[in-house]
Amino acid sequence: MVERSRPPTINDVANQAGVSKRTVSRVINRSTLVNEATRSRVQAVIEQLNFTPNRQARGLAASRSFLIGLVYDVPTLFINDVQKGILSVCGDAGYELVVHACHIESDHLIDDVTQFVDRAKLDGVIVLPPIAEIGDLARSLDNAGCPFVRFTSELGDEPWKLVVTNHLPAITDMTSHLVKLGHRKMGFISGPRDNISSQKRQEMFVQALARYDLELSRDWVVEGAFTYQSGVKAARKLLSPEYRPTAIFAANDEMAFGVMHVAHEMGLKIPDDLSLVGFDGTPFSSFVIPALSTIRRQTGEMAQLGTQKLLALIDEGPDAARGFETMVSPQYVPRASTGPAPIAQPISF
Amino acid sequence: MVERSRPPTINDVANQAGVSKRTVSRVINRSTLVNEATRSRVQAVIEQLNFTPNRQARGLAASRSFLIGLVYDVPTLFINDVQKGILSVCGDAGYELVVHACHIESDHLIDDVTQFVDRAKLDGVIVLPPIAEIGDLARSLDNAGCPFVRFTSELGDEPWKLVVTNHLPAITDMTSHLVKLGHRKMGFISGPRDNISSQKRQEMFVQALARYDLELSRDWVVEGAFTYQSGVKAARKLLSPEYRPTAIFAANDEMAFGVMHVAHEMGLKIPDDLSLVGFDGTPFSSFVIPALSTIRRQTGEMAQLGTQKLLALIDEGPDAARGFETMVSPQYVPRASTGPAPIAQPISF
DNA sequence: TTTTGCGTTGCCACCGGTGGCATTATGGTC
DNA sequence: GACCATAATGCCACCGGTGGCAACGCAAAA
Repeated sequence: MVERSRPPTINDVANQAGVSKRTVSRVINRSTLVNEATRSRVQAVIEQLNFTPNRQARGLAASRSFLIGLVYDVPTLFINDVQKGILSVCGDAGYELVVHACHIESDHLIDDVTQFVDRAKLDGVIVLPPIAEIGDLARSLDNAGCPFVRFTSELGDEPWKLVVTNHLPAITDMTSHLVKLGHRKMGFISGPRDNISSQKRQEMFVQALARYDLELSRDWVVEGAFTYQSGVKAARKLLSPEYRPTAIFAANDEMAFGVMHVAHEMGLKIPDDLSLVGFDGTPFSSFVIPALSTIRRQTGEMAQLGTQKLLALIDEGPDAARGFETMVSPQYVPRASTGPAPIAQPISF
Repeated sequence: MVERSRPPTINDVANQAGVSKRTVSRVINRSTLVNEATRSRVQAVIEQLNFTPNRQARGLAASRSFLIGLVYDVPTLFINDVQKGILSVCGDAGYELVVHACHIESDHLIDDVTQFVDRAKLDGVIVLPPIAEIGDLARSLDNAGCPFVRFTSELGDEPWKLVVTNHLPAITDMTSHLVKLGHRKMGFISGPRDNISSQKRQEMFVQALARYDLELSRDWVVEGAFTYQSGVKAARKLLSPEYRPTAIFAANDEMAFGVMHVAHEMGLKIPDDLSLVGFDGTPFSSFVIPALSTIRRQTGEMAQLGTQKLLALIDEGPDAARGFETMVSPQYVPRASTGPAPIAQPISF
C-alpha cells in the first residue's frame, strides 16, 4: 500500500468506510448514537489508515484545543515533578501541556496569564504557587470562564477549585519527633512574609507545638526568602551563641542548607549541637552531610489529582467544581540532621 | 462601547476598517503588498478591538500551529533553565511551548516523539540530551520534514541541525588549574558508557591532560550513572587508601556529591586530602561544604540560541539549516573543593 | 488613445473537523 | 396496516483564517 505524504483526514476514513464524515466524527468522539457494527467498521479503517483527527480543525469547529496550560513562577525541581505528574495524566486523555513562566512581581501578571490562555486557546490551566495564591488571578480566570485548578495550601473562603496541601499531619509528626528528642527551644525560618504556604507552615508548627504546651518564641522566628542566602542570613540571626534554639525548622530545604553552612562556620555540629529540618524533600536533601530531615511533598500525586480534576472541569463543565477540593498531605522524613537535644545548653533562661 | 463576549474575529476587523478580510490577513502577516495608509488604518482597528488572530484557524488554513515542542527525558534543573530560555525567545515570536517527557529506554521512543509532533501539529521541536544524541530519532524527524534542533556535545558527521556544547575550553581551564595546584594523579567518574556528553568530557579531559604530558590512568576512570548513588559507588572504588588520585573530576555535580559523602566517611578532607570538580553548575554545588568547583553550562544562552535557530528553520525553511551549527562553551568555576595537592601522598608509584 | 505593468485589493474555495437538523431505518403499539 | 417513538445516519453550513487568482487603479510606455 502506498503511504501518502499528507496525513489521512476524516474524509479519507469516511470514504474508505463507506459512511459520512459525520459518522466518523461521532466515532472519534465516542458518541453513543452509532451502531456498534458501524463503529467497529469505522474504527478498523481508522486504525488501518493510522488516522488521528487534526486538533486544529477540531478545535476550530468545536472551540476546544485539547491543550492545557501550566503557569508557574520560580523554576525549581518542584515544577519538574509537577510537569511529570500532569503529563502522565493528560497524555492518556489526548491533551498536550503548554507551559508558561511568569513573574509574580509583574504588574501585568493577570493580563499576562489571561492573554496566555487566550492566545493559546487553552481548554484549562493549572496554576502553581505562589501565583496560585493570588485571589484576583483566580477571579479573572473564573470570569473569563476558563477552567482552572490551583495548587495551594490555603483553603480560602472563595469557591474556587483547588488542590490543597494539608501541612498539619507532617508538621505534627516532625514536631513530635523533635519534642521526643528533648527539644524545647525551636526556631523557625519562614518564607517571604506574604507567602501563604510559608504562613501555613508556621501556623501548623505553632499548633503542633501547642499540643506540648510549647510556644514558638517571636525571637526565634526569622523571615527568609526561600533562598540559600536568605537561609544563611536567618541562621546568623538565630544562632547567636548566648541564646539560641536547639532545633530549627526551615520553611524549605534550600534555606536549611544555608543554616548548615552557618552551623559549620560556627563550629556547631548537626545534629549534636543543633537539629535541623527542612521542607520540600529535594533530592539534594538526602545528599548533604548529614542528610537533612525534611518534609516531602507528594508532588506527583498532587499534580495527577489536579489534572484529573481539571479535565473533569473541562468535560463536565463548572458544575464538576461544586464544592470540590482535594487534599494531599506531605510526609515527614526524619534523617540524620535531627538528633537528641544537647544536654548542656548555652544559657537557660 | 459594549464588550462582546466572543473575541473579535478577522471579519469584525475587516468590516470596521472597511476592507476585505484578505487585506486584514495581509496586515497580520506583515505582507508587503499592503498600502501604508491601509495598513495603519487596519492596525488601528486591530488595536481598538484588541483583536488577536485565532491560532487554530490560522493553523488550519496555513498548516502551522505556532507551537513548538520540547522533548526531554530526565527531569532535572537543567530542563528548567532550558525551558526558561526557550520561553523568553518564543514568547516574543508568538509561539507557545509544548512539553513532552519520554523515556530513553523505551522501545517506542521514536514513535512516541513523532506522534507527539504529529498530534500536537508542532511547527518544530527541540530535543535535549541524552535523547538528542539518538541519530535515528534525528533522521526520523528529518524524514518527516519536521524542523528541529538538538542540543548535544557531539558534532557528528550527519548534516543535522544542532547546538553543540564545546567542552574543551572549560575542561582545559579546569585541568590547568588542577595541574598548577600540583595535582598529577587525577581520576574521572564518567556517566553511562554510551552517553556521548560524558564521553566528550572524558575525551577533552584526556586532551587537556596531554598538554602537560599527563595521562588519565585506566585504573582511575570509573563508570557512573549520573546519580548520587553511582557517585558513591565510584568513589569507593577510586578512593582505596593505598593507591588513589589526589583529584577527581566527576562528569556531573550529583556524582561529585556522592564523592563528598564517601570522602567524609573515610575521613578525607576536601580539598586538603582530595580535590574535587563537578560538572553542571547546579545551584546546590555552591551550597555544599566545601563549595564544589564545577563547570557551569550556559544553559540559558544555549536554549535561546537553539530556539532562535529553530524559528529560523521554521520560517525560512530547511535552507536555513545549511551547515548551521552553533557553539556554546561552558565555564569553569573554581571554588573551595579544589586546593593544592597533598604533599605527603599515601604511596608514590 | 491604447497598451503594458505594477502595486493594491477583493472574491471565493478550502483547510478538517463539528453542530443542527432532516432523513431514513427499525420496532412497538393500537 | 397506519402511526409513532427512537435509533442511526447523512447533508450542509460554519468555525476563522489563508492561498490562488482575478480585478482594479493608475502611471509609464507605445
